[in-house]
Amino acid sequence: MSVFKFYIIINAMEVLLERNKITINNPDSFRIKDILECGQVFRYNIFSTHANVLSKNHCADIVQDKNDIIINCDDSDYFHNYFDLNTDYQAIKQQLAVNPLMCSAIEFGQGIRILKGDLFEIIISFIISANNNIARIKKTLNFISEHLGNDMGGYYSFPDIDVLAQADEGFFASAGCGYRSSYLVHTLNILKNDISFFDGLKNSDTSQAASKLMSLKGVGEKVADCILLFGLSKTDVFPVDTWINKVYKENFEGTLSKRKDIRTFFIDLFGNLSGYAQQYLFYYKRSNKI
DNA sequence: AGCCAGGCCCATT
DNA sequence: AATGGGCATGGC
Repeated sequence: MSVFKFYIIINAMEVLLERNKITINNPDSFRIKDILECGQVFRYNIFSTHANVLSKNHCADIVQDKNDIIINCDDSDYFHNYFDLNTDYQAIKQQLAVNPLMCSAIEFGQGIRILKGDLFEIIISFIISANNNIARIKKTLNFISEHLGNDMGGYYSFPDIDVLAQADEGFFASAGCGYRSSYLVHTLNILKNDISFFDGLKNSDTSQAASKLMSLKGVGEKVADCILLFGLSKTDVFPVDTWINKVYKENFEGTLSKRKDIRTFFIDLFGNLSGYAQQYLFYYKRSNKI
């Protein structure tokens, strides 16, 4: 017998913004491990007492102390947005708790937040992610940043588009990009010569933006969905990768075989909250607990 | 050792 | 429009 768990909405989160520090009292859904390890970000480190995460040319150090979160960073406005601190995750989780599996996934990943990553960094990161594993994606992105990013004093920024577009296939190969190296060179050449591409994406609805993204070499439907979710904050998407494929077959006992159809199945189920649902399910499945 | 990983490209049908 | 082979490379 399964017991449904429902979440009571308690919106007592207090956020204090200072120039280089964010203090959150009674955080609504914020757990460092869940946020950083759910597969949406690759440049981070988790230590025993704290963690840090890099985005674009920014760096944040995060400490969790019981009911308080303290974020020391170079730009608190950037990270207030980055950590999506205006969104009520309790309400989202309550709406997504439609069956026992979702309840379990939400409980397991209760501290997840969907980060608002830098669009350019997200595009490059998820082209590299295709048919790859997270440990290697992390190494590759760190290599690229440490070789072509700016030394920010203690960490390296993600390279600017002009710098990265100068790199050749050999560089990306040496970074471990494999056969994706040629995709990157091709896509970077497009992006560097069309800076309006980014504004075009930001001013498009989900399906229009998806079409623009899939015109880039190395971006198919799944990678596009990840860029839409993590780089453009579109939550009416559902990236179907090999893990979600397993969730569908093993835990939803579905009979569809094409990823596009599985995507539609989940979007019909979760609507505008599909992106959040996907993260809870992905993180739960990868934990090997189901 | 051998399968797998946040799939995509491209030729063929 | 749909299908399927090929693909760099390291993690586990």
